[in-house]
Amino acid sequence: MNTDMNLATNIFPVSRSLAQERHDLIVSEVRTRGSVRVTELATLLDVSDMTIRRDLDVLDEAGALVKVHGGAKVSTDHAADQPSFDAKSNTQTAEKQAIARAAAEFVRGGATIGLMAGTTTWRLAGELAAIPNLTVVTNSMRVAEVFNEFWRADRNIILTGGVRTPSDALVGPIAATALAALHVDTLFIGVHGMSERAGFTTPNILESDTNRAFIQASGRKIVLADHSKWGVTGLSSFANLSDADVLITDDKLSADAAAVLANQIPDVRQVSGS
Amino acid sequence: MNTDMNLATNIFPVSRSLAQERHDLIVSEVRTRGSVRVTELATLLDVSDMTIRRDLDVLDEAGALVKVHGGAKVSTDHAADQPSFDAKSNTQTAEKQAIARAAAEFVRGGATIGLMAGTTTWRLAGELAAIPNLTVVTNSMRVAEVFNEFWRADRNIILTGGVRTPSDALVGPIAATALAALHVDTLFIGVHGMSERAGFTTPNILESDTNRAFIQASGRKIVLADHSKWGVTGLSSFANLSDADVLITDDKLSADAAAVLANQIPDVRQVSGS
DNA sequence: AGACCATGTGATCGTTCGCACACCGGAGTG
DNA sequence: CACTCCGGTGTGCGAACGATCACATGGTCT
Repeated sequence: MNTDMNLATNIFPVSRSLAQERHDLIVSEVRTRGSVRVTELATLLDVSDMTIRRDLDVLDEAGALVKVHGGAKVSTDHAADQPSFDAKSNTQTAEKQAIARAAAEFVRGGATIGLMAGTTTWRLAGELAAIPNLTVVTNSMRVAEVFNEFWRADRNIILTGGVRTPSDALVGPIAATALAALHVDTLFIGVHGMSERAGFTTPNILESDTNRAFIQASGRKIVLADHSKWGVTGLSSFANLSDADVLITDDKLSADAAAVLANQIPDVRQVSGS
Repeated sequence: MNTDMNLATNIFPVSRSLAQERHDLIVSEVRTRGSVRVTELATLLDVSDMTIRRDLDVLDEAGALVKVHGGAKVSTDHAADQPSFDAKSNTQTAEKQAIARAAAEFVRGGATIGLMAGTTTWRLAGELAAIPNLTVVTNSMRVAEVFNEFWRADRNIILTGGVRTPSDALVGPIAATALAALHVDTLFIGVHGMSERAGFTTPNILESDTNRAFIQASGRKIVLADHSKWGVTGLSSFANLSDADVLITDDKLSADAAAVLANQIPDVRQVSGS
């Protein structure tokens, strides 16, 4: 047992990541979260903090971010733009971020994915910055903006159109018509509430229609919902729990709730938000 | 992954140039995964790393990927060179503002209007803040954002959807379909260039299609174009001069040009930009 | 056969990374 | 007040890894 440790660590040739990859990841991390600490990045990327510092030096030099004591933050010319850090997107931040990161694992380069409107899916958009060759369909202007921010030729961003709700979803007949003509491999669903009886819900009835159309247009359906969504019922249901193929939530979800969900959804994952 | 390679090598004793196949596989690998390391490819393709390096040299040279230390990553080709929105929005500011203000005079409360993408129409959006009871159809995210910023219950903002061009127009079949189902009283048209021969033009051919659909969906057509647009011809024409009902421009337009325009457009107005 | 091309080999040189160590300033603590 | 601990930072060096070159090899083309 104890001798296996050396073996195990040596068998896999450490699969060190390319420096460039690290850089991309660091930048996207900084862009989505506003700031990062050196030690976080070191454990996240599994390299020494010295390496992270050197990376930050380079990226700072290149203007991609600004080094500060303890880590790095977004470079100022980039910082002023987003008015989007309002009340809603600040709740359960760590959990949502962790969920978004776990969700990003499901996306491979070259895929066609759908991102429903929502704060968690918005964070997911940031996590997808480094993935090449994506086609993304979304009904959220904010999500679209994330991708527009760093434009890439290998990226195809499609906005459904429609009327914008206060929570930033484009809805209505235009959205529905657009979605009817499209098909995505994987759809990431943000919800307002979920419960055993009502399934997945949203407070906005128009949004509900659009969500249904989106689900209709998709293959694999992945729901992103932190624990605070459990037991919440919005005005309008748009899917049953069993419609989801995967649910990603955090580890603060009660065991009861997890059991109910696992009973209806083939793949339920709980990630740690800390 | 694909094991055809091994098969091929066994059946055909290297009769064909395998290099091409390796290249294809390397590129697709990079495209789907974002990055690869030389050693991975070497074992995957069962050739020496030297060969892989040479392959990467070629592919880098060809622009299919970018070599980095340890491997290669996708090239984020920034080749598309249309004037981006930010670059454009700073030119002829005073004139555009004056034109926008004059255009706002055409909008009465309760109207249904269309705003094409463009910097002048974007400014017009700002001028329309005070007008009650509007329904606005636009294919520009930035225009939509202006209205979203101060949300009003008596306002209906409809976004066409589509794929976003660098100059912030949503285009493509989704936009066209959405527009086909709509009708606006008054359409405000921003142009990239106008000339006697080519009429109204844009550098982006997709945008051109969408613009035509927009025009099709509208009653009165008002073109906003400062004097610098005269004589400029973009790649693609989307309307004749005579299709416009009103043209609003500034007083720096030459008398000749004004005469030509007045000959084809019933109502040509020149406003002062200072 | 001889030129030719793609590929592998080994030597050499450049890069990257982790570790050990030193520095620097702030918060306790005696 | 001096003293020490502590987290963050930077430097130097060695080891491992990657890049590159020159050359050898073993096939194909004419």
